[in-house]
Amino acid sequence: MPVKKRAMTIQDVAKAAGVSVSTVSRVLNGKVDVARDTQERILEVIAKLGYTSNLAARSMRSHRKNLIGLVVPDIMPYSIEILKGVNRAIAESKFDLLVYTTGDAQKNGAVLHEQHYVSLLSNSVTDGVIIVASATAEFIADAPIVAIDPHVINPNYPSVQGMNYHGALEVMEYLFGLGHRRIGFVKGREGNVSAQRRFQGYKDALEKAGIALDETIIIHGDFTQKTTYKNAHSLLASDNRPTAIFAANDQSAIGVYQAAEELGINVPNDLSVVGFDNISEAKYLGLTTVDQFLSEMGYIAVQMLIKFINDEPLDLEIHKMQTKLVVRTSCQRLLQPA
Amino acid sequence: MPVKKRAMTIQDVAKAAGVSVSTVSRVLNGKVDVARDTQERILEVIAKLGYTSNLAARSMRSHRKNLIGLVVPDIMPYSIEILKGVNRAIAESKFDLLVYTTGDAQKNGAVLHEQHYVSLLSNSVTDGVIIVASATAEFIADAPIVAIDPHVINPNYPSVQGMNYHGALEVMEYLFGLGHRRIGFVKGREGNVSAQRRFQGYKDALEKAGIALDETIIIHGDFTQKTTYKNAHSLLASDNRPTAIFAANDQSAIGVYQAAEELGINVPNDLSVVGFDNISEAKYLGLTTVDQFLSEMGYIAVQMLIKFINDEPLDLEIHKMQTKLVVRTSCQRLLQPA
DNA sequence: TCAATTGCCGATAACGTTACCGGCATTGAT
DNA sequence: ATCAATGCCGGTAACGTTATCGGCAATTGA
Repeated sequence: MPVKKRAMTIQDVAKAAGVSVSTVSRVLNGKVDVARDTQERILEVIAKLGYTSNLAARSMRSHRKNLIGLVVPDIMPYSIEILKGVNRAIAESKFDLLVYTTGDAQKNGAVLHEQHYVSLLSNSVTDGVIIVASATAEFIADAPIVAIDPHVINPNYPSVQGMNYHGALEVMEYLFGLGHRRIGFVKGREGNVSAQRRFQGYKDALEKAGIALDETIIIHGDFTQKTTYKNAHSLLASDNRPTAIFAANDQSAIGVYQAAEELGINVPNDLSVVGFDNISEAKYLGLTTVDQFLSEMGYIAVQMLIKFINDEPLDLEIHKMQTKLVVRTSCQRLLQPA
Repeated sequence: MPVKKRAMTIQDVAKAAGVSVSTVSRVLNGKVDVARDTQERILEVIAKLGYTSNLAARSMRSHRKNLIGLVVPDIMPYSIEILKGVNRAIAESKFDLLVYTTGDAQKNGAVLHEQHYVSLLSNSVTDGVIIVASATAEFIADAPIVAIDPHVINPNYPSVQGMNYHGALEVMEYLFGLGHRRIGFVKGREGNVSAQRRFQGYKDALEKAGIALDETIIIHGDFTQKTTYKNAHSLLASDNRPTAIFAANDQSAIGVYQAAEELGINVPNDLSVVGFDNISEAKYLGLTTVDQFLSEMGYIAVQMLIKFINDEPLDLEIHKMQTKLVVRTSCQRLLQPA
């Protein structure tokens, strides 16, 4: 029942149209050097045979593939937001999109893996690659690379970055404004530059406000809901519980929600919570968070990459994305200062 | 600043290792016919040079690419659920995944587009293709194809399908059990077989319960939130408003929520709402819906495809997926029958 | 000791496409 | 009328890889 038909080749088309493969190729690539009626005849044959050119063969010979590769660590809300923006920009361009997930990027081989996928795409089948949350500072690639939210200090490729430090300051100011003084923090993944910048903003804001850093209300996390849930549990259950928690990303904030709910702690009445990213779930949860316009980052990255591919100059090697505090219902003014 | 280094080829590796390209190729493909120490030497060189084989060239010559293509119409909650399951199965296999979005599939050229993308992937770069929500009954392809939730009657490829009719019956029984008699319906996209089956279940359940079909409480939709929102508005504002609405998918149900909220109609107190799909947002919204295990469908489709690729027999040409009603808080017992 | 087998490896031909070159007509310029 | 320019098209060589064949040396078997 299931069919495997042999696909047409350019040879089949040429034979059926009574011309050479060169001529068919010219038609396929919109070259001018071909008579009007032969062009039409060839196009007819192509339509009739249902011919589609072989991507692999084309990619190997030619250097224009009209294809952009996207390498994301995993299918998670964060990646999905970016993907939406990327998709939007792709739809407006003449390029198509190929998405590659590297799977479990937390493994040791993460760095190696990224290079592997980038090579796989850039050396062959795509005109350029966008890499999300890259942990590699230097890539070897035949094609241009643009990174979104790179997790290394000085990458050798252009990138779109969020203003993590600034966003964190915004959050802290907001919480201070509500009267909070004992503010806990859920850290992001170890070694992740964005996570470090958010943490730095947290610490600097405390210092500026004259509040001593309290290590006991800092929760270790890795950007996942599960880890935060596990690690937040004991702190929330203790007398030591802060009045507010700033989580390094929304998924961690959801982990805090989960732990709080299990302990009968009401958000926001008993505990204020702020996240980071503004993933689509945040809206439904009423989670106050920092929008770093992930979708927009994807959109801009595609535009940068296309310029790059066309050898046009980039305005900026590093595009800094604005952040914006989105106030919802997960925080409350502290009535009686602790 | 941005770098474009030339990628290594198998020739470079061969030269550096002092062997022929044939030998390098043998090592790359794990052939036995190579001496222990030369193999190690070559592997060292590969690691040192950071060589990755050219996908296009490899695909063209060989017929094993260890790559599976996934063609989805768009980045939307529905696709994302499927993608999660696909990704899980991929992670357990030796295959990698390449995702292709066809973009705006509602356009007229949709059918043509699907064939285009399938050809693009199957003729060349992948070992097999999974197509989601396909509107094409027959594909020409060099590689095996498996469909998820195909929207045509008799496709010439194996598929994983939801039990749409059965799921709709479950919903109706549940609403009847709560005392509802005037139940509205939001239709899915025109011509979509899954949507039609759900609608058929709705109609048959009504008939069996001895309730006449009321066309005035049937809302046209296309599976998107926006369209449903627009079309639901006038019905919900009128005296004619039903006591419950069954939406053909969750996104449509969200559209109903949106319209209701704007009109000050409380869900579930003034209006019960049920969806279909159980996308991740449904949990946060408290939306009662039919879980058709989209993620699981993706998982199974990959397994089917891999069997297919390996020329192993398939147990089933059509894998029917169970459905399960997930009761949340969007429905309420009707106290005073209308 | 000699033939047969085995282990290991290199040379060569494809895969389907496009870039490049060149060649035949036809047209235009002087 | 002659030569150059142009329009149109075919032939050939690459792109980087793997499949296939064949060949040399080393090992085995009788």
